Formats: sequence, C-alpha cells, structure tokens
Amino acid sequence: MIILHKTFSEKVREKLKLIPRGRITTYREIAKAIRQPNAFRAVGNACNKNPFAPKIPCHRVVLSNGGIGGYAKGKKKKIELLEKEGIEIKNNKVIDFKEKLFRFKA
DNA sequence: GTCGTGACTAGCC
DNA sequence: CGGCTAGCCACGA
Repeated sequence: MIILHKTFSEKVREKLKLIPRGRITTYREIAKAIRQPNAFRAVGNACNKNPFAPKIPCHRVVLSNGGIGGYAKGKKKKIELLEKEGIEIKNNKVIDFKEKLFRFKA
C-alpha cells in the first residue's frame, strides 16, 4: 500500500502547479481538489508560507467571489502578474473570472 | 496539548 | 454593494 504522507502544503503546491498560464482558480477549488473542501483557510496559509514562492504560480489563486485576495509580495504585484498572463482586473476584482476559472479534474 | 493567526467563505443586514 | 459574524483548517510557538 502506498502511504505518502504529504503535508497539506505539499498537496496544495501540487495543485497550484497544475494551473495553466492565463487561467486562475480559487482557494475553494483547490481545497476541493485535495479532498478537503473546508480547508480553504489552510490553503491560503500554505501559499503564504510557501517556501517556493517564485516557483509556484500562487498568484493565480483568487477569492471565490472573484476578488484578488492577497499576496506575500503585495496585492499589487499579484494583479500585475495576472494582467501579464491575460487576466483582466478592475477595482481589485477579476473580470469574467468565472470564464478564466480553472477547475481541477474531479 | 492549547492558543492565536491568516492570501477564506457563506450568510445576514 | 459594503460591512460584520461565525465557521472552518493547518501550522508554529
């Protein structure tokens, strides 16, 4: 049997890496993807404490309501990165975030 | 083992 | 739409 006891952060990172460029996801979606739909809080924590900051596209994660949320390097930086990838943002909210939302494989 | 904290969310007013 | 509250989870001290 397999027991890979990965930490919560590990799982989050795995999912984060799956987000394609030009797309975004929400903390909620990630929580669901790792089979812990109620751990959306911990997801944010994992990203914030993420020791591989530049290696993980954590900037592609937004709030479930399309809000930007936060970013270890500053919300502004997060917005810029997203705009660079083709995500339109206005008033700290993602435009048509529903269409750009990336859903993980069920 | 307990407590506080946070890049959250949904509900209510 | 904006603000507030309660519920939720993992992690470090």
